[in-house]
Amino acid sequence: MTGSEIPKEYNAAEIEIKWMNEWDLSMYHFDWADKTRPQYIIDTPPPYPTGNFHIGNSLNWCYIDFVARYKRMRGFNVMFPQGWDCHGLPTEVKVEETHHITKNQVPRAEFRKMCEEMTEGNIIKMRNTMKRLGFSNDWSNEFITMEPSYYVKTQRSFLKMHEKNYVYHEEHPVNWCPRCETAIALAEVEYRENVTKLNFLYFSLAEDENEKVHIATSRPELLCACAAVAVNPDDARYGKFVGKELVVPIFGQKVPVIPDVDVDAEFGTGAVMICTFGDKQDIRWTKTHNLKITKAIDRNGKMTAAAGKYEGMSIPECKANIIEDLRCNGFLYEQQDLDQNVGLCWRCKTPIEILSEMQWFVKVNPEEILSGADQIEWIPEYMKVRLENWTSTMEWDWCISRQRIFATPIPVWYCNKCNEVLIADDSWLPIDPTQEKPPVACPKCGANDFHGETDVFDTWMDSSLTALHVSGWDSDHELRLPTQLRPQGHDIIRTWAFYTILRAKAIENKIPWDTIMINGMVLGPDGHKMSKSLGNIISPEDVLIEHSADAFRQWGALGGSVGSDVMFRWNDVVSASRLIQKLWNIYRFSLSNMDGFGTKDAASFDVSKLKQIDYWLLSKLNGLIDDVTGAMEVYKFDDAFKAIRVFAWDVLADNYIELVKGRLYGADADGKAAARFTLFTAVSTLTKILAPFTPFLAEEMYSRIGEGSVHQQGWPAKIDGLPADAEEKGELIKGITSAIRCYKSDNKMALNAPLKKIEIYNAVVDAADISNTVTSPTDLIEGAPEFESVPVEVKPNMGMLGPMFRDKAGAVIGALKALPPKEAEEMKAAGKVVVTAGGEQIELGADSIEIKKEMVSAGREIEILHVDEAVIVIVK
RNA sequence: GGGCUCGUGGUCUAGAUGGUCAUGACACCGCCUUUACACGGCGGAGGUCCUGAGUUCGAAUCUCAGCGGGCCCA
Repeated sequence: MTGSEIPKEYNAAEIEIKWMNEWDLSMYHFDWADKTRPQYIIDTPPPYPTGNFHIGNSLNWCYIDFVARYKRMRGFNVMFPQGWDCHGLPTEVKVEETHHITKNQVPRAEFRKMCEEMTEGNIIKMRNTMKRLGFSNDWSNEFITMEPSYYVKTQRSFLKMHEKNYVYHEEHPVNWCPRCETAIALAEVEYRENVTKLNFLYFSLAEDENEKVHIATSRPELLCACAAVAVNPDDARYGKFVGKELVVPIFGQKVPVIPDVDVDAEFGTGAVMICTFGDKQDIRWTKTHNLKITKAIDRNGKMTAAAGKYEGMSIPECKANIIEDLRCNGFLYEQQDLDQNVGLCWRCKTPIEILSEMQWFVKVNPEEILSGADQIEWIPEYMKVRLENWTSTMEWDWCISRQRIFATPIPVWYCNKCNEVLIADDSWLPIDPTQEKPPVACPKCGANDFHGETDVFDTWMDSSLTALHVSGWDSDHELRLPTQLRPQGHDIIRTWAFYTILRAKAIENKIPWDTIMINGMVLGPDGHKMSKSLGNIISPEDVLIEHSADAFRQWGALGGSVGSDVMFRWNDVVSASRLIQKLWNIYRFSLSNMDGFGTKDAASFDVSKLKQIDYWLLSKLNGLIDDVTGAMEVYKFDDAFKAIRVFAWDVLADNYIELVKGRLYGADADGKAAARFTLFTAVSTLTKILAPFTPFLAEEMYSRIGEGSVHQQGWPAKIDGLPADAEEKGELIKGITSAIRCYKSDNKMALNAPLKKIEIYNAVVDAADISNTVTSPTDLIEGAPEFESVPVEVKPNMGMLGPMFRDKAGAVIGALKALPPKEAEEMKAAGKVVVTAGGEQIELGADSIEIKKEMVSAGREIEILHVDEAVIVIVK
């Protein structure tokens, strides 16, 4: 191979697209039949198919890909599956926008179809980005949660959990948008500052209507749903009322006065009416005090029959009427302005209500989840605390029903005759109860008249099943749980990680993964979270257009340690691109000097024929293999890649190649062969060790030096038979060369300007490589030079003196530093250092100090440099 | 308000188990076009290690408090 065949410029765009099209991706497939290699299954978290594989996903996928490629090279049977978590509100909203409809205007099945079509298009776009970024996904194990083949498992898992008594059906408060007629998640509630009226009312005591309690409320329209009045137990004003009953104005129901420490005695009158449900605090009180639930508002935001004569009114209408009636009847005695934070639907800005609805729940067993979390390795470790805190403060069980359409149907029917709940039989799955009737009669009353459950599963029910799915649960394959790795962001520990552990424990009583690797968030170049409003969003495509996938991936590796938030910096990508070009130049130089030397020649090469600096380079290379391997084992991709960068640029390019050029260009056949072997070994090792990080560059490099794909090669092995002093000698050669270069720079000389002569004393090293590199005749002279050596500084040994003298150490160190250097040297030579500190004479051993010495040139036209024990004389 | 996390030259960052001159990258300045590379090489300048107190002979490193940023959750 000659240099002329290798282009000077590394054309990343061209080369990356070439390999993307040429690669046979089946080389990344997991082999279910293989019993020899250990399995390494990754529970890839399926992204939501927005159509846009964003930079946060990309960082996460970089981490996964580094691990997947590394593990393959280490001989594991790796599965890096790709899934798509399709169901959810954002797609429903997008479909409504695109088709200018609301979901209730079209049949459910039709709306679902629209959502599916949009999702399919989005998945195609995202797949393309992923392939372009060089991720080594196993596409034979792709899963799409909206497909019956996947959601049948969600439904089956529901049946399994029901059998095991994890599932129940109960009335429960939900955030409800009366306009959209759906429950919405807490995350979908937006808050706005608002001013409302705080109304001061009289409630009279049931046993004595002349005795009044003053109540302040902002929600008088909920009077009909008032279930109790709460006061602070320490509030002296109300102590006498506790345990007695009050009569609610207008509606006349009797409600108890109850004590509760959560009541703020300072707010309003200090007496609070608890209703179904004015706010979240009402939910807590209703639950803790087991209060009666009265539904005053229906799903359309209208007052129910419970509101008596106000039935059918909208909430604001009812509020105005009730206030008027309270005033007329003398119940209202004052109104004040009140600042409040009102919860709005994020889509239509309608104030949300808290309604009580029948919902399906999954029991949360904190002990089970915590013990599961303990058996999992957390990377980084401190992330486990987040799960523990969340788990131990869970107030409620997991509500798995949602009032949506594009989601996995809950396979349940209700008998119209007797209200019996009929849960689907396993053999009927997959099934949509809104589209199909059950094939049996009601087991309780024998009727054949059902209505299907219109609520659907929370999307987490699909996505918390991935660990089971990818490890072969409910398939023809044997179950391979636990999987080895779950990579995911720290923002979803409380949801995704939590639910997945819960499900694996509930269904198979196993942990889902051996290890969970948590990635941080990607911040914009300004250090803030990327957002449309800040305008700091950068997409992977932006980076691909200007640079390359390999450069982007380096940013992923170097941006920060796993778990920490990573800023996107163009700088990192620019410097990554430069490294790629630098690596290419190293590669180009090396191959152009090989003259046919290749893998076979390297295999039969006699290592004992190498020169000192060759040994040094190979020893450094061994160190690199150790460092990168060690870092990869603990998911420190930044450390791993930094080590590669330092080796390639600093060690190999700036030092070894410069030192070895003389031999490569020279006539000495042995020296040349040694250099070729060393260079070839370094380049081929670099190619393999780069493969997990920069798969395109590595493949391009490997294509000229090896057979097949670099991504099917084994991880590089260390070179045996290096002398023990390899690094020491090499460092000295490097140090001497560097000192001479530094001398030239200080004296404003060109780097290649020849010096008359260089003499190296007191260093047994190869002078030939040095001589070539500094372009000057160089003599190696045994022993010390005949110049006067002058001690110039005393350096006390802190590590030894500190513990020895403790509080007196400061004085001793000071006294040692103050010694005349010449005197100190004599004492050290005699093996005994005596010093006076704090009026006391102290005797120390020779190792208590180091003496720094310099040579003086004694009038000759020379310059003297010091590198460790070696002395370099430059003759001008 | 709670939990977790971070705070090191202009910017970003390394710095387990406390020890002599605090790492590197980018930017900056000077010199150098030497047959891999000027997207390069060599050299240089630049730091109250957030603040305060404490532990210690000695703290960027350990403890406490405060200030400030980030994420998640109320």
